[in-house]
Amino acid sequence: MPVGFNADEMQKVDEVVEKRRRIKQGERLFSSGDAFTSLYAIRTGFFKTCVASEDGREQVTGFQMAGEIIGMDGIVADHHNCNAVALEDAEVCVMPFASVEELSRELPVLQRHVHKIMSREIVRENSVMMLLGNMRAEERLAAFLLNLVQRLHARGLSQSELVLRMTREEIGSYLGLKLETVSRTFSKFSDDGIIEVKQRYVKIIDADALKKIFNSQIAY
Amino acid sequence: MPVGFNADEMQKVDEVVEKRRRIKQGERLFSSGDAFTSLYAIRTGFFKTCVASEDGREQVTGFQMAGEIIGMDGIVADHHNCNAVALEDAEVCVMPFASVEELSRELPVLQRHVHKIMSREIVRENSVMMLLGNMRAEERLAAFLLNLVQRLHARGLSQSELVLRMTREEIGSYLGLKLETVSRTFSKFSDDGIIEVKQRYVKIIDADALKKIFNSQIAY
DNA sequence: TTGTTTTTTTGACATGCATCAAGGAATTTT
DNA sequence: AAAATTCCTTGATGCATGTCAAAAAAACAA
Repeated sequence: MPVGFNADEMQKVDEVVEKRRRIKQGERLFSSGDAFTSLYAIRTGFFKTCVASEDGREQVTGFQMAGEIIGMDGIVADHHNCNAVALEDAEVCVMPFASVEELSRELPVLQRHVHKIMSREIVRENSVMMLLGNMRAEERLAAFLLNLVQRLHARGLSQSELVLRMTREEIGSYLGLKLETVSRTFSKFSDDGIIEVKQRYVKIIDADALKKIFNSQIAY
Repeated sequence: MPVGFNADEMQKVDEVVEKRRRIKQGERLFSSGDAFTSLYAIRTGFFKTCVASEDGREQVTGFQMAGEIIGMDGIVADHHNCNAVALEDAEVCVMPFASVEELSRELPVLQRHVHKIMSREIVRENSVMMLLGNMRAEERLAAFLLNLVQRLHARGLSQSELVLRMTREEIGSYLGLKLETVSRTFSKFSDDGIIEVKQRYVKIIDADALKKIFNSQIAY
């Protein structure tokens, strides 16, 4: 929740939260085609969102963690456009969108906050487009890891160690790579002494090297 | 502008438009880093939006035409995150975002409209991610052409003929392909009798074939 | 018109990642 | 604990697209 609320406003914002909902690992918070009613604030847990093409190919469009808002894809057509799957047991706050809109009309700070959240998602997707359109496998994985630790660190976790909540295949889907390529790239980073990997556990040894790869200052 | 306004509301919405601005072909409506003040409704002309990475690679993130709104990328950080370049002489309505927000608080229909526009952009970018992450060159170009004619047709133009406002390189940047690949794929579609191409002019001969390629019902 | 620049097309060749395959490690189920 | 399943790693090979190059066509400028 944003800063800039006084106590009274804060209470009103709290009242928008209709209830909480628990989602078990592997279950869906919502599916493509579901009627859109609410946005969801992730309290705990980790989600992926993904879209599927007609012939069954799946594209992971994002990974979301505690404190992030999902469901905005549903506003435009009153039904959801992607699936939101819990990658670990999770709990979300259900925020009926009609209430969010109503209160937004009363509280300009909330209104602005909602707009920023949606704008942030647009900007994030822009940078994923850059990643998918222009970067090579190593750059993509470096960008992915740096983004992940940065977000985890903002939540008080380590800057250098993380436990992936998703499979190589899901990482690959997000990055536009096959799972074998993801695995090989992890191994290469490990061989180069940039990271330590043991399955889902990753430790970043040389963050600068990762950043250089990301900015593709390739040293031939 | 959306339906659902009465005359009085319509007038208020009109008043949000501060002024109009003309942008010559090749000039920028806004640049990455510019202070964010306004959204822009395209009245006439055609734009591309693009982001650049530190090492200078450019990714076209979208092509926008009359009736579409650009600038929402700027909300989150109060400065723009991409460049908006006119691909032909254009005219836009400048809508100061503070006024949009103010009036949105008064008019729920406008509020909902603003939310839908942002949600639509999120959903569009999701499908671009699918395109960049999962599709092959022919599928990408087919999707691109179908999307373009569909939008042009919605504006009263032909369902089957169009004049591209962008170069092969810009198409390639949007689709995550090199310009040579775009050119070759155009030639292949032409050889297969699916389209006619003469430089920027494209005529769709067999829309069903394009749709099949897009859905990748490949007939080996 | 003529010259210059930009854009497009096409060919030859290179390469990064995908595909196919197999085995090993970890996790879940029985 | 054993069996089954899922996930991960690694090797061999292939292919779609990138790269390099050159020329043609179109657009623009002088």
